[in-house]
Amino acid sequence: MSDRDMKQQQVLQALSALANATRLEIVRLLVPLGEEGLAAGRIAARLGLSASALSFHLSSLEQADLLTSQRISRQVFYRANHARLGNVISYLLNDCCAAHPQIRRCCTTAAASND
Amino acid sequence: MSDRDMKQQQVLQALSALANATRLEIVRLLVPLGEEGLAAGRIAARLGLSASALSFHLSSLEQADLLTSQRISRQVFYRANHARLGNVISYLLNDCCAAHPQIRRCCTTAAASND
DNA sequence: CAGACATTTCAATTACTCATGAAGTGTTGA
DNA sequence: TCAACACTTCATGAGTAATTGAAATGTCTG
Repeated sequence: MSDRDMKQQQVLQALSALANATRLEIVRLLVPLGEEGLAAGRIAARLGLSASALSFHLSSLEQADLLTSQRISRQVFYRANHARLGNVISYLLNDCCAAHPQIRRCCTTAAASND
Repeated sequence: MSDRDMKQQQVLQALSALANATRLEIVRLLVPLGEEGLAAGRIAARLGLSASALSFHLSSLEQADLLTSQRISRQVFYRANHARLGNVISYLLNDCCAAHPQIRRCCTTAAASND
C-alpha cells in the first residue's frame, strides 16, 4: 500500500467518524477543552447520551485517531487530537482539493463567505 | 430548525458523501477541471466504474451540493462546487474546531506537518 | 471483601450503504 | 422512426452502522 493510499485510508476513516451528528458534537465539545479533556460520564451528561451509546461513538472517534483517552482512577478522560484534526482538514484542502484558490479562500478568511 | 443546525445538517451530508474512497476520487478528479467539468462517461472510464455505480455516487455528491451537473446533448457534465467544498472545510476549521491555533496551522502552511 | 461507581462489551434488532445487472429515459443520427 | 448512445433508475442482496438494554470489567470506599 502506497504512502498516499495509507494517508487516504486514514482520512476516510476520520471522515466517516466525523460524518455523524453525535460524533461531530463530541468533537466540538472536546476541541476547546484541549489537554484538560472531559470524562466520558460528563460528555454523556452534556449531550444526553446513554453510557453505551456514548462509548460506541467514542471508540469510533478513537479508532480514527481523532480522540485520545486516559483512565484516571474510575473515570476515562477523552481529549481531541488536534494534530489529527488538522491533518484531515489539510488533506481535504491541499491533497483532495489541490489548494484550489476559491476553496482555500474560505479557510484563510475568519468567517467563510457562504454560497 | 436553527440556522446552525441547518448548516450542520448540510455539512454532515457533505462529510458522508466525502467519506467514501470512490467519491473522494471523483472530487479529486473534478476539482482541478473547474468549470470545464467532465462527462459522466469519462469519469467512469477514468476511475474504472460501471455506469450505474458511478451514477449512484454522483447523485450522492450532487445531493450534498458538492457537484453540479449539466446535460449537454447526450452527455451529462459534472463539475465540482468549489464554494461548497470551501464551506465544508471552513465549517470543520472554524465552527467545529473553533479555529484552534494548532488545527489552523495545518491549513495555512502549504504542506501540513503530519503526526 | 462487599457495594457503589464509571465505563465498556455483548447480543439482538433495525436501518442504512454499496454493488450489480436489468430495465427505463432522453438524445442523436441514419 | 429505429437503432445506438449516454446515462439514470430500479430491484435485489450483502455488508456495515447505529440503538438498546443487560452483563461484564475495572476502580475506589467503607
